[in-house]
Amino acid sequence: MPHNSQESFYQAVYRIVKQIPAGKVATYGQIAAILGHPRAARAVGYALHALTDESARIVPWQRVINAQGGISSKGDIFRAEAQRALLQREGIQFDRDDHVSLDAYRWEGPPLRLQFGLEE
DNA sequence: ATCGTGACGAACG
DNA sequence: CCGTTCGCCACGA
Repeated sequence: MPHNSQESFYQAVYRIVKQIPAGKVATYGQIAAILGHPRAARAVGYALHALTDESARIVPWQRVINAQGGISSKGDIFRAEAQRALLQREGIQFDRDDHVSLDAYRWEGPPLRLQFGLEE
């Protein structure tokens, strides 16, 4: 069933992020845009920040980075390094400034039929 | 109902 | 290529 009106924004974010394949990345703003809220990038970051260790196992949170191609986990160095390590394990290359090439790794987005929730 | 809070981002200088 | 400013928005206290 398509996402019902009960689905919270957070849940919608997780639903999309789960579709990002290994070896690809998406930006916070990109996820927000896919959900139809092009200006809710901050809320997307907040949603991923709210992930519990439990749900982090099924949501590939590490594949969401900022528009500059960098990792955004402010203040949490441990978390940031973990994210970088996970991405590198998936084949993502970082340049000397800890940035990845969005041109090379950006996920194109989910098929339209999924965006409209016609199937899942 | 209000209000503070960010794992954001575009626009400037 | 910085750092700053300002707008945005879902959430929870």
